[in-house]
Amino acid sequence: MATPRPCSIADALAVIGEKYSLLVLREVFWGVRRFNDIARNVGAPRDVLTARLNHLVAAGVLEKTPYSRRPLRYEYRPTEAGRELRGVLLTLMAWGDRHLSERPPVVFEHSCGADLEPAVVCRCCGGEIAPESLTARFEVEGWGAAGAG
Amino acid sequence: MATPRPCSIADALAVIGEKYSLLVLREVFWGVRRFNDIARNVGAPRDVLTARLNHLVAAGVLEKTPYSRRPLRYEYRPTEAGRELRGVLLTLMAWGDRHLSERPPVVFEHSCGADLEPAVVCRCCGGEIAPESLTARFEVEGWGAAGAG
DNA sequence: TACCGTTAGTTGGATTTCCAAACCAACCTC
DNA sequence: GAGGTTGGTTTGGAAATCCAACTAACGGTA
Repeated sequence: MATPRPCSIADALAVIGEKYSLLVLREVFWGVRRFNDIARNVGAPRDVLTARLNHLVAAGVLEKTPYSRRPLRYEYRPTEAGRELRGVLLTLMAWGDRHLSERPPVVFEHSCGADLEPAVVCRCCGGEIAPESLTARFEVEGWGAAGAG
Repeated sequence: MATPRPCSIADALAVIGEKYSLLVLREVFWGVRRFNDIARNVGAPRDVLTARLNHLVAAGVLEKTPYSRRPLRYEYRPTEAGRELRGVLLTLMAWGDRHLSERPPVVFEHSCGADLEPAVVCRCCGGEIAPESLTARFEVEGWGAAGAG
């Protein structure tokens, strides 16, 4: 078995796992949509940013639409698939807040009045997802594993 | 303003954003804890895996404990902080399943009986987190932005 | 028309990272 | 004691990244 494990996490990371990709998405969520602004806020070299934007557009995470012709200039917006990555960013941000920062650089207040603390739950029953509450079903031969803990 | 945006997502990615880091964590969650096994399942070069494991241990995401002395051999397990990244992986996996794969390589069955579809909700009220339901509060000067969409 | 500034890249060259294969020490099995 | 296993480290070359400077296409102004 020399091939790596078939896995949607790996597939997802092939799309948004390169350096700066998620930070680009973060900026786009913040409403920052132009090349120079994204470059500055993300801190990415311009050539790398060009590559990332193209990759994300090709993967259907962002779409570029002209905001000016003459000169032709594009802005970048999230697609529906891109918008669905918001949960990943929120979860990641919460983890960073919790484990890596003295006090969070940004706090979101939810409409319910509380400072947002995101939780990942089962959409069906709304319950938290404990490791023991999951049973894995493998759709590919030979990749069962010890636990899911 | 030449500095990039202060942000917990960026901080988090500095810890788990390098190539293979999240896949290593995935393996560890699957119960795969030894160097050779992780290397094979992740598909990472051995020297890179060495670097990643050391980094993750130094960051407090993994801990290495000896499973044999003579010869001294370590295995890698998630710390509490590491375990709290499960939500990130589940959310990422769901996104990959949804947008990148014909049929998911792995399906989790939740204890409620349904095939797991993770949702990111507000821990306080349990409600879904629509973009409009959030108000950003900036704890750092000069980093307000257009929207949170 | 000449000159300046803005925007969105592109280019060239140094640096860093990545990778595959080989190597190694310390065991264990036969 | 020959061969295999485990958990790495070393090596040399390929690829990606970084950074500064450059370009192209405009728009403003004077």
